[in-house]
Amino acid sequence: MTANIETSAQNDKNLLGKQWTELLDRIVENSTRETERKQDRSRRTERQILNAALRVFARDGISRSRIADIAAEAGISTSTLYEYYKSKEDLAYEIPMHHLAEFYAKYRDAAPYTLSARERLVLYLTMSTDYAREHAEWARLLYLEIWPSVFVSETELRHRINDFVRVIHFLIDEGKAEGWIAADRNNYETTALIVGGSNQIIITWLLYRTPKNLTKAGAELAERIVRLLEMEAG
Amino acid sequence: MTANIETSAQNDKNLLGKQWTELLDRIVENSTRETERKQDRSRRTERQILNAALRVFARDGISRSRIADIAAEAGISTSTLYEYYKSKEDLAYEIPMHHLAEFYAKYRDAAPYTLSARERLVLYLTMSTDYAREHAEWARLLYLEIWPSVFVSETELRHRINDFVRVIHFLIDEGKAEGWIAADRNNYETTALIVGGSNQIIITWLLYRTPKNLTKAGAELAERIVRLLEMEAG
Amino acid sequence: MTANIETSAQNDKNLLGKQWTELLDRIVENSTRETERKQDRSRRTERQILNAALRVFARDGISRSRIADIAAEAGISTSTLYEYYKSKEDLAYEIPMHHLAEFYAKYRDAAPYTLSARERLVLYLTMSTDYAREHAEWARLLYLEIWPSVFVSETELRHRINDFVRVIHFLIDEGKAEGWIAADRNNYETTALIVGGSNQIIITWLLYRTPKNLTKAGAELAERIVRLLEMEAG
Amino acid sequence: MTANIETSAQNDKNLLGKQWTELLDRIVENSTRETERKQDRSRRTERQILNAALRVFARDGISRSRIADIAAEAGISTSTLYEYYKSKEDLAYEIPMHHLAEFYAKYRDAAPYTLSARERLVLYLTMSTDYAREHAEWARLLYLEIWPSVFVSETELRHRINDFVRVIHFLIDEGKAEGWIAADRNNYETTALIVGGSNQIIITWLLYRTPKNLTKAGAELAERIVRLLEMEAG
DNA sequence: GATGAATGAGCCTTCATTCAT
DNA sequence: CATGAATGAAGGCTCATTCAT
Repeated sequence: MTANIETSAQNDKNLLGKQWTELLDRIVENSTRETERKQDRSRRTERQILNAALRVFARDGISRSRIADIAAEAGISTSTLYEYYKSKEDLAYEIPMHHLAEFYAKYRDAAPYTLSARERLVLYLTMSTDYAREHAEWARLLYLEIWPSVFVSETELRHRINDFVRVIHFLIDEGKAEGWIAADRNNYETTALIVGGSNQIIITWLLYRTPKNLTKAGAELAERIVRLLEMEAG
Repeated sequence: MTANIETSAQNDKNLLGKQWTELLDRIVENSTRETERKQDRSRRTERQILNAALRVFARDGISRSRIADIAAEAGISTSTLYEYYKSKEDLAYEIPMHHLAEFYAKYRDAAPYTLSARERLVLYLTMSTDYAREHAEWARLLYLEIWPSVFVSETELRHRINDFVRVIHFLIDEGKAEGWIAADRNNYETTALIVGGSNQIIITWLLYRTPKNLTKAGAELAERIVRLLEMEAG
Repeated sequence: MTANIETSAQNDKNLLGKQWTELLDRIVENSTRETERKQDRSRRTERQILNAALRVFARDGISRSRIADIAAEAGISTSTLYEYYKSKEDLAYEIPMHHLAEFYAKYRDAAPYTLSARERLVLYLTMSTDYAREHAEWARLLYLEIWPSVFVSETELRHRINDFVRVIHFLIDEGKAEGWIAADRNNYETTALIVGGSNQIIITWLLYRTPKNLTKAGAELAERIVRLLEMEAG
Repeated sequence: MTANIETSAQNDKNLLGKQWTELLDRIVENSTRETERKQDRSRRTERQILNAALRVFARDGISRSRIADIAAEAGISTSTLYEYYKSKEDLAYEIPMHHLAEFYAKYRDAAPYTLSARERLVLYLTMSTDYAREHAEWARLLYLEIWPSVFVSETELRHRINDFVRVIHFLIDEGKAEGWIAADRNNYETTALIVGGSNQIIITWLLYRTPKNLTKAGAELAERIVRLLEMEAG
């Protein structure tokens, strides 16, 4: 009987593991855009545009940015830019997508199901703050413009951002299963605590460069949040 | 000796009480000042403009809003609007200020120093989520546009928003003095937890109207955060 | 009994007369746009724009015309032009409408039902060629750009141009009733002959300034067409 | 003397016959010449381009058509199109030319001088309406865009279109010689009647698909016009 | 011969703001 | 106080055309 229970638990674990892998694979896949350009020159130009746009958007804000500036920054003509992106909006969506895809891929590779949910959560928060630090311009765009924006409504991008929260939801469920998150706690509330706290220090850093060491602060906060939840669960 | 200690504590308490009152008074005064002038202008028209601007800003976003639309919404001509506000920017700042001032004033009146810091913190978070619910359009503006915006930089408004965090900082210090917040904890981190979590449920509500009952959710989250901190403090 | 018949004919005539008046009144009314501008300056500017647009359109053709040129020709700024017409297309439609309305009004006043259908038809063709001569730039636009254009499809303007043919249809019916148009002749064919012939000399004149005296040529052609039809009717 | 007269008439007739043949030959040759070159290029691709251009021009109108669309419609790249036609204008002229040449050639072969001028005129009008019906897209282009257009001025194409009228002029002169067209009638007027009427039913058909059977309507109208002229000539 | 890539030259349109009445 | 009218200053986007491979 004990064996049965263990087997059952084992099955559950395998099932969850499969779901976890599937979740991340799907997220990575959805956020990864197929680049259809073939020639090398073309691919190089596309990268130049992306980099330039990121710089300009982060500097001036999306709505104040002029595509002429982006093109100039990329060292190409305005019309060439339109060969790659059919509108300013189009470009403004591509930028965050690009990095989101990279982040998700990185995390997927770093967080196998062999780690506990607790470990995976801490890793998730740590990696996301660290990724923000490493790509500050992109983070500025995502956390201060895109994420809060009403205007992302019902776009592909919106779903990709929601994926970020979806991962945490999944981990909270696992955390409850593992017993270190109080089962009677509302998931939305817990999520708000985790995501809100994590984003808040990123935003504070983006605006004031405080704390100095974002990576360390992110890791510490992640650990602290998890401990608080553990305490709460008793 | 006990008397001395008590007296000292009493003094500290009085001192802190005085500082608390002064802090709130200053915050209220600063945020109110701007709004109080212009008594020569028609009060009614001014209110119409403010309401119209709020609606339009919340609907279209600040940068996409046109003052012609605001004027139309207010039922006046564009040129008349300029008699009241000398620029679009001017108007865009006035809106959040107006409500911030109201919120601060409300809170000041509701949170005398006779309440413990713990009570005042819970009240602060509860009232802010409730105020957001009551003024959803304004909240949309503040939480999704103004607050995260890079462009508020170094303006009067920026300071008024910082005041929001300042209050929490103050309360955290008091909480440490009262002993229910772990003294060795970094204030920034604790603030991130409190502000981030609180804002997060407001933002979630603004975007998805989840949770249904924001007031209740806000109150519960506030209580939960405080309990977590208490546990942590041992 | 004879009296009865006469009365009946009289009634028919009155009925047709009423229909004729109603037709023309409706045509004039439909083509006359209400100008809502009140101030004098505004009305003057509108007239300047209309004149300028006519000149530029006739000179460069509608699709090649730049509204900047039209504004310059009108002595106003480009943006002012947009205060009056919300797009280039809008303006391109207003021009022909304006003159069509004038022509229809002129003809209505000159062609009471006391004239025979024959007289009214000759007058119609004569006046339309003469109007074209008098407003050559407008005629260039109407006969060489608007009328044949595929793009007028299903617009208000299209209907107003169809009105031109509608009048002729009506007169052909009357002509048959009066007996000078063969009753067994297909109306479309007869219309093609009348409208086609009439337009053709206008077009030829517009392109080559031949014949020299369009008014005279128009009158002669009109008379000739009617005589041909009379002969045919025997 | 009779013989002399007859001989003279015979001579005249021969002379006119020679002129007629020369006229048509020249017209066919002039319109064909341009089309005959470029044998080095792929005949197939050229035809694809021509067909595609015709479709796109007829659909969108010349000025609104984009050569990128034409290339796409032809299934080739834009740059390849430029290997065949050095500009959009070039292409826009080639299209009508191509079919005009075909029509003129067809008519020449169908209208020998053994037919009377009356027969040749009826045939001319009948064939031209029928050709329009058979090549509706081309007709749309020619009758609604090219022919009335101011912009054809002084080009090769202009002359080819004028050829259309030239044939009618010639036939009117013959008709006067044959006695069935009143000698005292102004040729321009008569031409306007013939060309205008004929074109008008084509245009009406192009715009409204009325009459249903254009070929029949064209033939009937041609016959009717000729009869009217005969009556007039007494 | 075919084409992917790049671009210059324009043009339309928007909108915050001013000013005369 | 109110507003009708006017505008300067931009900025997004299009498209015919060229060129290197």
